[in-house]
Amino acid sequence: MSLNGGYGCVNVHTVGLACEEVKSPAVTVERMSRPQPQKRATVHDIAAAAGVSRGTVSRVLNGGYVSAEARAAIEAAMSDLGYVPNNAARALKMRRSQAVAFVALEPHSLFLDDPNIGSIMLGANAALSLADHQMVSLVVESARDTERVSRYLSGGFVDGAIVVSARAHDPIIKVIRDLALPAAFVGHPPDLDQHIPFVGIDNVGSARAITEHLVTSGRRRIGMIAAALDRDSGIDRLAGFRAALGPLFDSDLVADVPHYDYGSGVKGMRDLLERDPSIDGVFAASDAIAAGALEALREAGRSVPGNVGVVGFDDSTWAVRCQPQLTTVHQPAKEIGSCAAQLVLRQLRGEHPDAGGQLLPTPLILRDSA
Amino acid sequence: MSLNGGYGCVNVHTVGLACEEVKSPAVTVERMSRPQPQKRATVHDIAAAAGVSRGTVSRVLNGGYVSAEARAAIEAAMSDLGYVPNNAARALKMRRSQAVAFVALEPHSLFLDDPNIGSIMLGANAALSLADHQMVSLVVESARDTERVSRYLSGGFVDGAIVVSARAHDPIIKVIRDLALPAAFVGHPPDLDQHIPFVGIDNVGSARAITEHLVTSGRRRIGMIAAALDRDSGIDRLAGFRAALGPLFDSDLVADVPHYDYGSGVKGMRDLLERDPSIDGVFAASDAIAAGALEALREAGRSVPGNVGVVGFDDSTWAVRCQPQLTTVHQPAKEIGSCAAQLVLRQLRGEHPDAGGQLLPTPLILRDSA
DNA sequence: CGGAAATGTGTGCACGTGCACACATTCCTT
DNA sequence: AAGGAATGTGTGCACGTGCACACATTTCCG
Repeated sequence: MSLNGGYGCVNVHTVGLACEEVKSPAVTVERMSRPQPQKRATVHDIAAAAGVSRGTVSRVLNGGYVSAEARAAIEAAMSDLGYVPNNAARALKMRRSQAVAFVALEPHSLFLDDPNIGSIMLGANAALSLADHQMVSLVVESARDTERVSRYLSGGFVDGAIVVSARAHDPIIKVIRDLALPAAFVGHPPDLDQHIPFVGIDNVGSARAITEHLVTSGRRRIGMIAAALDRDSGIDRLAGFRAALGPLFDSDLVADVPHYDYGSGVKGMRDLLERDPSIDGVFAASDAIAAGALEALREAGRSVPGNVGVVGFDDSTWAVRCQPQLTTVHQPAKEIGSCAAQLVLRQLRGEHPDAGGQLLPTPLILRDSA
Repeated sequence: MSLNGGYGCVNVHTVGLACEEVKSPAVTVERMSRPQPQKRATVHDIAAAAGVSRGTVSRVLNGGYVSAEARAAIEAAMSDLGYVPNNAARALKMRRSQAVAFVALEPHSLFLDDPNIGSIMLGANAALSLADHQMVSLVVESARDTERVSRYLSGGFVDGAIVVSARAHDPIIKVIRDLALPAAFVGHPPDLDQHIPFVGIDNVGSARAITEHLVTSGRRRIGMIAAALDRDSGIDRLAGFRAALGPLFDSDLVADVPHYDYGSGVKGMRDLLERDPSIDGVFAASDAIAAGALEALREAGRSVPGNVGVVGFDDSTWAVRCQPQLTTVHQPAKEIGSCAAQLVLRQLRGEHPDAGGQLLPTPLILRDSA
């Protein structure tokens, strides 16, 4: 959890007041006393001020026959009183909130090490925005969050949900199934229902293609730093790697690390170098891992790409920060987000989503590391 | 916008179907046809199934006298019918949604280059979660977003808001003032109202402290790569730099770049080297900028810290990825988020927020780059 | 033993909105 | 000229909930 565990650190400068401690759960769950939130103007107030009835006000808001003078009076009253329609009432009546949830599961490491989730979010937001829907993103880190978010999803505040980075047997899947909430997944946990659409990339094919690039450029002892083998993306990338190598595949040359992050890359590469110093090619399961691998290779005095070829996955900002810059698989994160949003919007329109998933193209990006 | 502009890129592998194009605004804003969303159980249904009245059901949910047998029957009915309370109705009646918005303004570059926003979000979520409130984060990138988010904030879906990275004269400030929405800002745009609380760090003091570190370690020609001079953070860091140098300050040695990102760091450092090759110390306004500066120094054949000392700001993941690792100012992002959440929760409890802002401590982190 | 307190339950209303319906006025068409 | 369309407006109801209130039954205590 600590941003700064273990580094030599000297506090020579401390400013201001520490913030009050977070209260204990027992206290904070109690109902808060309710100071009357300031009274806001309603359609009734507008109608009274403009000398018309509620219905007419409703018609200027939602369309219908309204005379020019009535419209003018109502618009004046609205701007005078600072009227804003009440979404909660509208959602209750219409059974529509015009909002879609973006649920990020266990985002801790994602936010810190994977720039993809930000791009996916922005892509989804842009698509929803065009359809005049509000994206609201919800973060799930604890069991407590799971329960609260489930309530939120089922409570009429959102019309649908985009779910990112679900693991197998994630409780949120059951919640969405039980509620029959229009949804789309980014990636697909293995136990996902057939009728829930998902969007993703062909991890197997892409991993295979980039591994083949290592083979055709003459590498012979090729290893992989595999990560997140409890997720479909991790499993599939390993499968593609294996398929590409065929008889050359050697399970001794696969290092298994938990996360897609830089630190894991350093450890994984050190591990591989120890197992077989003659290694001359590495497929890292993410760009962050590849960056870590470069660091470990530098430590070991190996040159890249001269001595060892390294390829990554994601085409994230890591790829161009490294020295040398990474050859990698481009992951169209923004498009993935936008596509997931489309899948949800289509269901909200009443259309049946295509069974199964949408796979987006993943061009290879050739740079300097292999 | 493009993740991959300008690199040599070969598409050797294309899988699946491209996702349908985003529809044009004119079409998508129209009301969607409304397929009846599946009917969900209400308190009425539960009451009927359990053979009691709505009031009794309400009492098992919200507390009150209920006999053991009635309670049992109702709980059985609730789990049979899969009852979930309707938040929209509850929010309408109670004028409380138990949700707080986390508004990220212009997050494009933040998500891609600044790991802080993720940590701030997670800190806020943790604090709100303990108080049984749902954090919903909203992204504002376009004028269209501004308008929609304003409606959302005022529509009764949230009880308060945390606002991150507002610029001066940001329209969202006016919206919050007009609505009198309980709010807290992270950082403070110069035109923020006195009575709206904010949380942040002492940018002036921290910048001054880290610049003094350069001075005391013997650097004499010290420059700065200043960024985001339209935000308080950018202005204040420059002010602290200036104050620390006193008579040594030379405005020729300040490069001005728009964003806190890596690319800006590369450009800024090249610029400084050109202006004065004898430069021997650099304060970069962020770690990402410092990382870019290291790259530019490497290009120019300068050694760090031998030839030039470099210090950053943020203590983000950038700091430990660089070679050498960065000496920098630790920004307590998680605590900032949690503190902002507390400020909002306190207002929801009816307490008056302390006037002005909370400043959190920012220890100096000494590593290898200076 | 009679009234007050404690325990348990049902009913009506309000939250703010959108829409169906009823009604009023003007205009066009056969 | 008469009847139907087009235009404009007001009223009642429902969405699902929480709470105030009225009412019923039991228990307690002077």
